[in-house]
Amino acid sequence: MPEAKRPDLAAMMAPLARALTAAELPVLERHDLTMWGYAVLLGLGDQPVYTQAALAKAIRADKTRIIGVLDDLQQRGLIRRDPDPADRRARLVSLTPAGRTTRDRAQREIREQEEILLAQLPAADRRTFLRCLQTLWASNTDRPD
Amino acid sequence: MPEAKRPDLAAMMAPLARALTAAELPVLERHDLTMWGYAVLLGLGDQPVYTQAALAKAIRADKTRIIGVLDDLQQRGLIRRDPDPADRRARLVSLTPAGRTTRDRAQREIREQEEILLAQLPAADRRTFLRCLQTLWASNTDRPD
DNA sequence: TATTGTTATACTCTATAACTATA
DNA sequence: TATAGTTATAGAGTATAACAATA
Repeated sequence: MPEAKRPDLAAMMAPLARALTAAELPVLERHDLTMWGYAVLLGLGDQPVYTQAALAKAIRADKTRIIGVLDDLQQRGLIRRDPDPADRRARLVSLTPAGRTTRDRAQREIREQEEILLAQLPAADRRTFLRCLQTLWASNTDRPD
Repeated sequence: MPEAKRPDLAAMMAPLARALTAAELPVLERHDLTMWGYAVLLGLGDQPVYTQAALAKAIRADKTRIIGVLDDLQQRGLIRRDPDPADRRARLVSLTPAGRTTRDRAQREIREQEEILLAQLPAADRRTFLRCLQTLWASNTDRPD
């Protein structure tokens, strides 16, 4: 069976990504999070620490880009920035319990939001689709850049 | 089988879309096309005409956004802008044969570029993935906005 | 009055350069 | 000298407002 006629990959991916992002915005707003704020909370994951530069790199942002974001999250008690005793230039960034809670709640709602889109796919297709998407995404984010 | 742990949809889609777009750029440059120029050539499709406003809407661009793009494409003989005899405000935009050739060549190379990414997927998965992607994309672009 | 195409302006987002304090 | 964090500036991309011509 030959491949069906279809738009270019980027022509499908880019609008879909935009739509997904737009759909997330109201959810994030309910938790007083910006897209970058949410990205930071996700980027901190469960590993306890990071330097700001490493964190920025992990979420593919400029190091200057996230400073205001960190300021805001810290002031609201969602993250901590502790001076590294071993290198007084660096700040160790970590999630507070409140930050973890906020992150998890926001993510749960975002996953529910995604269901609206994914519900269009039959269960078997859906599993394959997500597996493929994750494969492509992983192979891409591994790149040196 | 429960769904595997995975990043948020948008967190996978957005970087992938960016990577795909970035990979297209060198191809488009070889044909002296910008992303918007390519989008315009694709938007003109095989239907002969449009008004500029309708074309802009079809490719989800601002009507003011594409004016410079149309100027450039017209000057290079890839499109035509004919005054509509029925409504002298409107311009009927159409592809010239040269425009069609350029569009088809660029698209062929872009499809080859996509193969690098898609080659990671087993043939069966790949077909399902593309079918799903097209389904989600179509349901989304149908939206009123 | 509404609409097409256009230009000029303002705004948002991002990257670049420059500074400080440490190493 | 090199690096972490920071600030201020400049750039790209986009949308908004305003205009002339036509309906």
